[in-house]
Amino acid sequence: MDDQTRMMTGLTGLGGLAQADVGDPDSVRKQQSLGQPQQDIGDILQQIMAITDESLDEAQARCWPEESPAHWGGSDDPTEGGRAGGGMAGGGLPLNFQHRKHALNCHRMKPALFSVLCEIKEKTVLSIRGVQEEDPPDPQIMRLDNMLLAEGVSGPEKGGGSAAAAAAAAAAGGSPTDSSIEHSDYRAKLAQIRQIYHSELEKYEQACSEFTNHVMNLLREQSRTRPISPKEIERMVAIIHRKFSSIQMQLKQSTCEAVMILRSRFLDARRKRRNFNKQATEVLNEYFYSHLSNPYPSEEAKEELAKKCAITVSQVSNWFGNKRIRYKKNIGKFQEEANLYAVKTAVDAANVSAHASQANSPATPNSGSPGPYSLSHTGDAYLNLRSLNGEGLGIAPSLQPQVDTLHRATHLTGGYEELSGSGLYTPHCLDANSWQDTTNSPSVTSPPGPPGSVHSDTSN
DNA sequence: GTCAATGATTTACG
DNA sequence: CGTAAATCATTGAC
Repeated sequence: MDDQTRMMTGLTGLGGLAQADVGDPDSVRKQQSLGQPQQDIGDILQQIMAITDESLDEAQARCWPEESPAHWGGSDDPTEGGRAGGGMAGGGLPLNFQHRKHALNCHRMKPALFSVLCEIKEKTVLSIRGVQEEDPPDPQIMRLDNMLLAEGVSGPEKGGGSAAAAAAAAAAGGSPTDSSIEHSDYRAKLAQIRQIYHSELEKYEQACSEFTNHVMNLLREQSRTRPISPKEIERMVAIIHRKFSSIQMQLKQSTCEAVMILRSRFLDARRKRRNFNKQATEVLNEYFYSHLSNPYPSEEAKEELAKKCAITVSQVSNWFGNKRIRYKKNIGKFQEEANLYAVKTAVDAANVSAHASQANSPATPNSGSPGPYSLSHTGDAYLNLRSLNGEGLGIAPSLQPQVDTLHRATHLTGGYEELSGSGLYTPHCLDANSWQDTTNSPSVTSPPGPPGSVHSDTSN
């Protein structure tokens, strides 16, 4: 509150001025003509200065028994909120204090002195006025505001908040039901934060206006004794508001932090991992095992899979990444799964070929028009069927001839590798199965007979 | 509570 | 940028 000190120094200067007995020659003459010792002026000034030290309650409770000079250069508009406590009539204040005030105000030198002070103050305040700077909007607080608005903490009740949450939930992926559950949970917590934020904000604002009122009252009261311009009061109010807004910023900051924590807790997919539903896993596995020689779905295939599984493309990518590495690491472990999906694929293949022309040779697997990605790489399916055959898993009798034919075909071609070298394969795959060659051959822990690969005759 | 499964993230590489 | 590989973090069965 450097303004207060500035006012004080102003007054101190005045005090010195008065004590030096300079000032308006008229008033001095008046004083002398009234036969009052000049010492009086010093006393009065002393008392006036003492008033700046009075407490807020003292100022508010003070009662002015007589019509005092109008606020220095200001309006007397009672709606401005000044003198809120004026009706208290000094109840509870020490008598000697009230006496002092009263005496001061009744002092016959007061009006004259007051006008002198006003004049001097007017000159000094001119220099102050230029100093007053307009504080530009704080970028920090603007950022916080923006974030709070974006998160839906501030702003309209059901606006950006739910939208942001929905977007975040969508980004996090997961099944619709799951995300909606999390979404509502998130919304509830966010609403909690929002409520706390608003109630705190309200408290701050209330406290701010209360305090501002107090200070304004105090200054108004004091302005009857010492010169205080409305401009100064305004500046004081601005200072108070600045102080309070810095507190508000802290509130906003901690609210932002709370929202961030909430977000990471609720919307961070890693923390809130959800297993894909059975159907999605099935679709993905079907694709994986039917493209075992080249399990690298193209962008379009990924999109298609994502749509089918109600997950995001990146989740599809993640899934395939995980699947590839885990399959490669322990092929044996996935044998059963591979067989299972091989059967599925084979059944589908059988159904399709049953409906299509029988002219298709099994040895040319890529003939015909496959679906989006279903049957384009049947070579892998053959591969799995081979081992499946050897393990005596049930195969529909109607399929058996086909399987046999395929089986023969794989042997004739010296393995499935050649079968998968179709031009339909996207990026990687001219060298089929090269994706699992790079590292360890069949894992140590895996039972003998990884699908296809080196053990081309395990089926026998 | 343990542990395998699994989805996501990180890091490194071409 | 897409991928491999390692790792993290959670889920769900036991």
